[in-house]
Order: sequence, then C-alpha cells, then structure tokens
Amino acid sequence: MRSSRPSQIGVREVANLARVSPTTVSNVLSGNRPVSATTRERVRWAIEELDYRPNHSARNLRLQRSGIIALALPEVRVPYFAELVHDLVRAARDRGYRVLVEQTEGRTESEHAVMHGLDRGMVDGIIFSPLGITRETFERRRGSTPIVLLGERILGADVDYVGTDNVAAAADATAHLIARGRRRIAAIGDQRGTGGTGPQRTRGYRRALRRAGIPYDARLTVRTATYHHSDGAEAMAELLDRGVELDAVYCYTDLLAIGAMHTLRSRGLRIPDDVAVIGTDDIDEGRYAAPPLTTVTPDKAAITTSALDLLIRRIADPEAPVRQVLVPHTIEVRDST
Amino acid sequence: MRSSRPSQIGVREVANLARVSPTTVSNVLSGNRPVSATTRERVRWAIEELDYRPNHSARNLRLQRSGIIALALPEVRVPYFAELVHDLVRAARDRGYRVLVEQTEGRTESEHAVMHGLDRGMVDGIIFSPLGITRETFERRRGSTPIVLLGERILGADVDYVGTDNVAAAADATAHLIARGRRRIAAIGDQRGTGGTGPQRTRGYRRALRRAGIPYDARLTVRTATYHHSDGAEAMAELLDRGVELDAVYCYTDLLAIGAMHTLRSRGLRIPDDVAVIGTDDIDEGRYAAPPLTTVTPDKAAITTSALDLLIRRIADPEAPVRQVLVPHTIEVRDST
DNA sequence: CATCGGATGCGTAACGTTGTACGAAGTCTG
DNA sequence: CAGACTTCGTACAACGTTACGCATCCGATG
Repeated sequence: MRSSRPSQIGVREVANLARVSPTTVSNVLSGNRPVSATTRERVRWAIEELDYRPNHSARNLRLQRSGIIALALPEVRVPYFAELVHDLVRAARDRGYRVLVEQTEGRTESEHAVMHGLDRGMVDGIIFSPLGITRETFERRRGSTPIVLLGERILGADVDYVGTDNVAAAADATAHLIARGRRRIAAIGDQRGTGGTGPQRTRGYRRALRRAGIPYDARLTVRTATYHHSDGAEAMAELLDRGVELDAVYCYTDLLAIGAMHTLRSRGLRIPDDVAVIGTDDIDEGRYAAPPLTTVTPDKAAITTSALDLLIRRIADPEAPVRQVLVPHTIEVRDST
Repeated sequence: MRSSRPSQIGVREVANLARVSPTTVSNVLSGNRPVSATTRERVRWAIEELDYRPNHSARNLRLQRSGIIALALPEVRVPYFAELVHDLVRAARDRGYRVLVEQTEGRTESEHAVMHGLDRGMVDGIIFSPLGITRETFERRRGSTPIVLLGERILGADVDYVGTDNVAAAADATAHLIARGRRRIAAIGDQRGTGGTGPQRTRGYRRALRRAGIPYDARLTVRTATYHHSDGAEAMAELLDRGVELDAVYCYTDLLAIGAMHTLRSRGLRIPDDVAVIGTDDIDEGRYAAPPLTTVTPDKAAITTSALDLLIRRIADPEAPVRQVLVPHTIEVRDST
C-alpha cells in the first residue's frame, strides 16, 4: 500500500523540484551560505509545495547535536518540580532547546541510569536534581554528556552546580520563628542517609537555635520518607502524639508544611496562634492554603536560568572551568507565622 | 587538545577490538540475528572495555524511529497536568519510550506549532491536550506524526481521542450539590469562545438544574481567563460582590475551587455550611485543602494508559481505524459539600 | 564420499543531512 | 582588457547505525 512517491520527502526531492542541488536547499534553510534571491525563492516555493520538513535524526547525526536537553528529577507531580519543569521548558525554548523529562522517583538505580545510561546523541545535556548521589558515584561516571546538578551539592565534586545555601535558608526560617517569639520549634523533613539537603537544613535549624540560646530537643525532630502532603500530615500527627510541647514547626518543604497544617486543623489547633508554620519552596499552593503559608524560598527564576546557562556553556565548551552558583533566598511572610 | 583516538567510539571500534564485523556487534546488541556464544562474549567484553554506547541519532536515522513521544499541554505547573506528566513518563518508560514536554501556554500559535511544526523524526508521536483547536485547524494539519488528543474532543474530527464525558461529569457534580439540598448553585470556570470543555461543562450544569426544576440564573455564572488559583479567587469575589444569593459553587477545576474557597474563608463564610464547593480533577492538593475538597474526576490512570496505547497503536499502524475512548468519572466526596 | 543445509559471520548500501573542496560565472580594478 | 576577486552552485564524502544478500564452515545424510 505504499504510495508511488518516494516514501519520504527530503532535501533531494526539494532540490529536484527546484532544479538545484541538495546543498543549495540546505543552505537556504540554514542561511549558512548566501543564496541568490531568485534561487532562494524557487527553493522556498518547492519546500512549500512539497511540504518538506527536515528530518531531525539525520540532522542530529550530521551536526552531532540534538537540540534536546534532559531534565532529571524525582517526581514531576511534586509542585516544586512541576514549576521547575514549567520554567525550564519555557527558558529552554527561548534558547532553542526542547526538554525531555526523566523521573528517578527516588530510586538509586534510576539516578545512576541518568548519569550513565543515556545513549549518546539522545540529549545534548542533562540538568539533574538528585536525591541520593554520592560523590563517589559521581566520579565513577563514565558518560560524558554535559551535566549540571541542581539543589543538592555534591561536596567537592567537580561538577557545575546551582543551588541555595540550604544551611543559611534553614537558619533564617528558624530565626524567623524565633523572632515571632516561638521557643519550642519542631522540624519536619530530615531524611536519613543521603548526603542531601535534609542534613544541611537540620544543621541550619540547629545553628539558629543555638544562636538564640534555645536547647535542641531531639523529640521535636521528625524524619520523613519523602516530601509529600501525607508525610507532613503524618509527621505532625506523630509530633502531637509524642505529647511534647511545641509552638512552631519548620518544614523542609511546602508540601510537608501544608500536610502538617492539615493535621493541625483537624486536631483543632489554631495556626499561627497555637502553632506557627513555615515551609520551604514558595509553591503556588502555599498562597492559597489555610492560612496562607509563610515560606523561605530560593530565587527560582535564577535557578532555572543559571542552570540552563551553565549547561549551555558546558555544551559549548566541555573544558570550561567548573562553576558553582549559589542563588539567594528570601522569606515570604504570610499568615501562618 | 583532541585525543589521538577516534573522536567517537562506534560499532566500528568495538568490531575491530573484538575482531568481528560491525554487523555482528549490531546483532549482539539487538539480538536481531543469532550470534554464537563465544563471539557474543567477545563482543560484550569489547563493548565493556571501550565503554561503547550506541549513538541515538544514527540509530534513529536508520530505524526511522526515535523512541521519544511528545506530550503537549498548556502548563506543566498546573497540578492536573503535572500529574499527567508524572503518570505518562512512568507509563511511557514501561513501554520503552521517553517523554518530551512541550508547553503551549494557551497560545494558539503554539498549539498550531505542535501540530504542524515538529520536525520529522524528532518524536514518534504526540499526545496533545489542546485548549483552542478547532476542527478546521485540525483538518488542515499537514504533518503526519501520529497524534492522540486529550481532554477536549474535536467534534467530528478524524482523530484518536481520550477524554471524559464532560457534560455528564458536570451534570453529576451539579446533581451532587442539589442532592445536598442546595438550590442557588454558582458555576465558575466557563471560558469564552473555544469549542473546549468549558461550554460542555456549562451544558451539563444547566441540564442538571433543569432536571431538578431549578431555574438557570445567569448571575450565578462567572467566566475565567484561565484555571489557576487566582482566577477562582477572583471569580468568587465577583460572585459575592454581585450580591446574588448562593449556597453552593461548582468549579470546572480543582484549582479554581481552591481559589474560591480561599476567598470564601477570607470573607468569613463557612464551607460547606454557608457555601458548598465542588471541584473537578481530584488533584492531590484538594485532599489537603481546608476543608478537603469534594471533586468529580475522571479515571486518570485510564486516561494515561489509553492515550499511550492508542498512540503506540497508531505509530505501529497509521491506517488503523480511529478510536475515541471515553473514560468513566466518579465523585470523590469530601468535607466541602 | 559427495552433497546438502543449518548456523554464523561479513561486505555493502542505504537512512537524510551538511561541510568541504572545487568550478563557473559575473564584477571590479589598475 | 587582463587578471584577480567575489558570488553562487555543485559533487562528494562523511555522520554511526542496521538490513540485505552472500559466503563460509561444519556436521549430517543419502
């Protein structure tokens, strides 16, 4: 049932119709070399006539680039990451790139696959927001696809990186609660094991307490498996069930904070009167939570553009010196504190 | 500073090291033709030794497939779509595909670009959740990349499609409110112009009213520009400012509903006592809203898998008969009604 | 013992694009 | 007006992979 015409329309067909060579067609398209106005018009016409569309794979093979970058992250459905995808897709388009989304879902094997597994030529670069990558794993990396790390700094590793000063952000959040007169401040969201952002935030939390002369109470800390609503809700319930006195909660994620507020409300506690809550990330959902959530947040636009620019720079020059960018953070004060 | 070795490691280099032909290397990798155990081992070893990784572009060019599908939707940061990306990325991986995310941001030109603009060979197929595509636009489509439409049915168009019966869903939502004893039911979220889901929902809303013998009151309807929190909040404010009596709101989106609840709370109205609220989509955020949001929702897993299966079927056989799938919907009753 | 045939492996030719080296005009300059 | 330079086009050879048609080797069979 194949049609009698060549199965695909290529430069060759266009060239025939326009009575020029394939090279000329290519030059008209790329503007790579000058083509006289008349031939250019003829080629344009032929392209239109045949509805010619360049073949991406062939062009990639030839040019050794795909125009696609991968964004690898734990879960798109987590709003913080969804916003990241949103911003990055938009920024990437402005720079002539498209975005392939890869989900690791927190699985170590998937994170490894991101670093080692992608075929050559599939993407020009990777922006990777890891959860549990160690420095060692990273240095064993064999693939040479340019990569930029996001959020979680791999200490001492020789990689481009964009993120916040998590210790300072956590300290500021905690200090904000202290400034509101709170003394019994819980912390929700540390994660075990990984050298990730969790421990850094815990450091900041404890530093702020120390500076205010407030003793650290381990009973006020709850680890969570992940960073969803449900984790926050359960963690808060656990805190309340422990019977330990508390008048504020610092959550490592807005989602955790919103989950925590859910539990507080359902137990009849008033926010912020009984318990003040502060989150992290400034997702849109927080603005419409009950009450609107105070949050400490990095400059997200800066993260997106820095990451992309770093990656593009790295693609252009693999030998460029490694750069690590720290973006500033601010506290968005709303009604929950 | 180039190394003296060939710039790229290809089947050719592997073949040399393993003292076989490139074809054999290819066969070892693809399992396409039998290779004796001993040669297979030798090839495997050489692959390992050189850290050979197939070149995606070259393979694509040869096989005329890319293993990538595009998911085109308005905005990833809208939770409903974020969940869609999440589910689709996961489902696609199970079937050997990766997902490229394209954002139209509601711009007609972008929607056109999705249908016409993608280069051949970039993606094997497209799953497209449009906002304002008309049947006419669609039929002028020239590109031949397989496509499946999501959510918004283009009436009479000859395309694979997956969605819900929006009229019935809206009617059920409205009927649910009526069953709760409400009579003054507002509707938030219709959109002007487009032949999209908005008008369909309005039809369902009015049908349910009619069946219950409740007269339709135009002052109870508010259009919104988009479907974000802020639109819902503003629409609710406008309704209240109109001074028209109301005891329930049907929102065309959970985000609108959560925005509306925000306004209701800030005006001191109790939910559901003073005003009951029902949304659409069942996003995670609704479970943790104050109060938890009742919502009418399609079977989202079914949408994802149907869309993907339809697309894969279409890729395999472009001549397959067009199929349109309607997935069932249910009402998730929570505290807001 | 000659021949057949299954099991393996190889050489070659694409896939559709673009860069390079070259040629054939036309245009300027002294 | 000769030479040199510019302008525009062309032919050819890759980019790295896989499908196709053959060639070869071996044991088995008549």
